[in-house]
Amino acid sequence: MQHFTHHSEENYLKTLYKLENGKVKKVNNIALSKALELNPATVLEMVRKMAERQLVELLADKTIQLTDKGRKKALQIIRKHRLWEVFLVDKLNYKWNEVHDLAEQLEHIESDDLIQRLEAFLGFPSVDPHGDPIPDEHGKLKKIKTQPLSDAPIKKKVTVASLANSSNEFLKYLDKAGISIGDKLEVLEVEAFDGSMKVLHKKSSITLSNEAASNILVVV
Amino acid sequence: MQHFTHHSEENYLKTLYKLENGKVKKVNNIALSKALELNPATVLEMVRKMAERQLVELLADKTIQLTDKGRKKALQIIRKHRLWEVFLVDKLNYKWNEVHDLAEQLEHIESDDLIQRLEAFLGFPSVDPHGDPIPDEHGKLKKIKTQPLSDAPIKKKVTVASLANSSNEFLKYLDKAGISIGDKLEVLEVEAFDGSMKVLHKKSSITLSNEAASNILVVV
DNA sequence: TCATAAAATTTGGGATGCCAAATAAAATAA
DNA sequence: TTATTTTATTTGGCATCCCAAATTTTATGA
Repeated sequence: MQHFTHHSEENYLKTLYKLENGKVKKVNNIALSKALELNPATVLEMVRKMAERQLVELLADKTIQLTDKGRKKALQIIRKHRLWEVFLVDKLNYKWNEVHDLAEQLEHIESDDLIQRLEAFLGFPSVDPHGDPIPDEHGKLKKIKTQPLSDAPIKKKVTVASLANSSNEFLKYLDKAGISIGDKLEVLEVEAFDGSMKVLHKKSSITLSNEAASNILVVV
Repeated sequence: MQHFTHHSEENYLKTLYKLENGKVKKVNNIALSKALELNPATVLEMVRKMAERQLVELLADKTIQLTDKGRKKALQIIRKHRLWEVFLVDKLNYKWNEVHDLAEQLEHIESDDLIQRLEAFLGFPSVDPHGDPIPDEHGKLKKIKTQPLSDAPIKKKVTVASLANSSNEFLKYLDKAGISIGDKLEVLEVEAFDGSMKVLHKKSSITLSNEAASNILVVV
């Protein structure tokens, strides 16, 4: 019977990848600890082990950085996570804001073959239910040029591509508003005072705060 | 991020259940150790912990026995295992002899809701790809009255229901012979000398050893 | 019954991951 | 520059599962 070897390591890799590709440039021990919700002592210990395994580098200024090898591994996990999310939403009818924790478990299943078959079964989706692109089997990631809805041109039809914020609160907010990835929107009017906007959505006009609009990423 | 707490325990429960419901009546430490491929010291330690958790009982004669609580848990795991096997075969086109190790991983995913949805998605199958019945959500198991093909009446059409032996060798053997769960068979002739038999299968006559025939379970 | 084989148990470790609390080092503010 | 805060690191431990090598108990056969 088999163990989930380096199951934790996978969480470190994924989290590190997300931090490096998020707002933060330099990831230090504290930042990683907070993101993983683990004790800094724990994280330091693990990071050192991962450095031995050539998955991360500890720079002179204490920055923790993924190596190419580590980044590749991280992308494999993200690939698995996102494909399982598609499965959960498309096949098991979960809502997009319900799938994260389950995908978190499923992403650790070890089998490249399984993932290839799953991908084919799902019809080679290019994005997950949150609109985030799914890396290919080599870890390549297609980037989609998106912009916040708050910056979108007025009176142009745009499509919801992904979200800048995947917090549960925001996902629920969008769910209540009925907004999903792939929906068409059109900015009707922007309020100069607070940046809130009137937006056409499914033939009706809704109002979004600047906060909400800046977290909805769209393609023109 | 979440741990697979008591992941091992689930393997103990499942293995114990299978031993108790197999040929062996009394399961001792050695038998369980062998089945789990673990050191007896390890198994003893774990069994004692599981006894504290009321999952097993250690009888006076050293027999290890599942409690009702333990059996219920074991059946939940078997349920998950078998449903995932159906998924792998029906949806991802795996062969029935390829799915065991993957299902072994998937069965540890923690979510009752996921399993219910998976079951619905698969169309509420009653048996797994090996013909073994899938326990319902309460752990109830429909028993099918099967008999070894070697005991089947002559010149009666019977249906392959399950296998008494799920070893990889046997599964491959059946795969080569083209015999699957649900296939119709008819015993044409039994050789008194060695118990081998001529069997009608898909309009052609094949010969099976007594060894093979006694591991193929059929319903009349 | 007595020797021997088999099974059960004890003992001392190991690896992985985790934590709290103490200390050291570095960065920031006054 | 010194005091304060933040970050990094060390230390000692804990829980879960696992092992090998005794040792003790129990069974079995002669």
